[in-house]
Amino acid sequence: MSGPSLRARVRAEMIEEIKAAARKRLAVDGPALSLRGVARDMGIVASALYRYFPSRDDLLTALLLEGYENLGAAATTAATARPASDHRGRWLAVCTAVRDWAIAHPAEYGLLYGSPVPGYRAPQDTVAPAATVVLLLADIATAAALDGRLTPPPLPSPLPAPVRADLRTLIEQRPTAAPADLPEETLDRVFAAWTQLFGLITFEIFGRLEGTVTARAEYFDHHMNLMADLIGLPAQP
Amino acid sequence: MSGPSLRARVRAEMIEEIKAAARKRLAVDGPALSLRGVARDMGIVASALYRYFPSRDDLLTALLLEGYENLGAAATTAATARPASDHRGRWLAVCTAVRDWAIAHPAEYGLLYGSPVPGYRAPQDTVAPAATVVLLLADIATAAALDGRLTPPPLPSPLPAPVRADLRTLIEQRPTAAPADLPEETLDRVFAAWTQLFGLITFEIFGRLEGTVTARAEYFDHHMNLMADLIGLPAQP
DNA sequence: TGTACATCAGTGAACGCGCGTTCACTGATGTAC
DNA sequence: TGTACATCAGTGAACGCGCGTTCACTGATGTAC
Repeated sequence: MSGPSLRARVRAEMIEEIKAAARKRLAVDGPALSLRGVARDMGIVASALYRYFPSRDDLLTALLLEGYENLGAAATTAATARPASDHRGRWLAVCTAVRDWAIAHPAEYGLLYGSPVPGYRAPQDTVAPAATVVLLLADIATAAALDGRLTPPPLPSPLPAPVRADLRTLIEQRPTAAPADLPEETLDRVFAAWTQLFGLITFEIFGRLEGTVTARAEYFDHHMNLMADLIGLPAQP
Repeated sequence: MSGPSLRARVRAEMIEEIKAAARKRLAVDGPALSLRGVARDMGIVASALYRYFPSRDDLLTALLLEGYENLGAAATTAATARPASDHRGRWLAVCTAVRDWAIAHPAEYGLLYGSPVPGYRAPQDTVAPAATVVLLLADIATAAALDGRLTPPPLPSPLPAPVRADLRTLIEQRPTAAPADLPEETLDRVFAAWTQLFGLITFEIFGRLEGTVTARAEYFDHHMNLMADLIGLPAQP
């Protein structure tokens, strides 16, 4: 059992330490993250960071990627902690996990879901991990449909044809389930819920609820339930 | 008819020119707006700006305030351009006006609704103008209720007591109408729609819809209709 | 097991840059008599 | 109407600062024989 050499392991640890320090710095600098600040916090000279990251943008990219991964992992863990038959429970667990993560890591949340960093273009690798949460929500709705337990309320506005076409394309690209199991109408409402989820969290994290809503957790929970009602998830047992 | 002196008028024009140049700069620098950049674009020396704004933060505050005012004015104008009896028409007009403004001024939108600027604290004056849009939406719902034309669909999730209390407080603070005209349930759904409105626009402006939804305008319109259904606004004549 | 060499982490000085803000100044424009 | 003075817009140099990145370096740690 040779495994990675000592040097390689020390190096990997150092990379983790740098990312951890950078995540802390994010709270001070915002997305205008300063390499020298990170180095200062670590008691290291700024140029030493170049042994680990070729440039500031690469460090930012690593944080971005890891942020999506951590958030996705938190959501996935929360979902699978509940029985597969408890569709609404899973739904609420995912929503709550996202909110909890955002509250625990507000600066990182801002990096992921706030204004794009000026002069920084996110590479393609960030697209897939960014989709984890909405895919989870769609899977929960699909599972409920497969159980025959999805009863969405009728609403007067039908799907416009171009929107239906977009949704159809997305459904066909899905790897996990057969297209017939997820009607366009359901995915459409899942998207509405996804927007509501991140819209509400963004309002809360960025302080736009200040002075209006004080019962934040109850408010959030209630609105996530409202969206679950809209999708037609069964009430909790 | 003396009016403001020539000097005062020239001065006021100059302030407008600076704000216009700063708004353009916002697109390049993001919220890390640079005074020297603004001055450069104007063909002026940076220190000259101090005749008009005591500091960079004051310029930012002016832009923030004006942004809220312009957005609110666009929404108000759109609403009043339609007959007061066409509740859903007014509703959709407000939503569309907000989206159009955001698309036309993405950098300003980012300043208003994106991540908070690090190290900058918005003064109290920005609270009132920031509320214009949600108040408009609430007024439209109230008007429909007064006409006896509000028929919200029944949804299983009731209002939790602390949420109801928060909403009650807000309703009682409202200057425009009697509290009885706006039930808590309705305001709650107006808030959901408000979150949906800005959540969706934020997704679109910040590029989070890239590669998924292509029929942006139809998608937006459809989802604003969905929220209007949820509130119970009558279908358009 | 011991020696010779290669690898690589971290240092410290330096680069060129842009930033917000201050200050003494020069002219031009206004005001008072 | 003309002169004397006050006001104020804009200049340009300077301040102290922090930034990302480069580069030659020094030691320590690893590898090959």
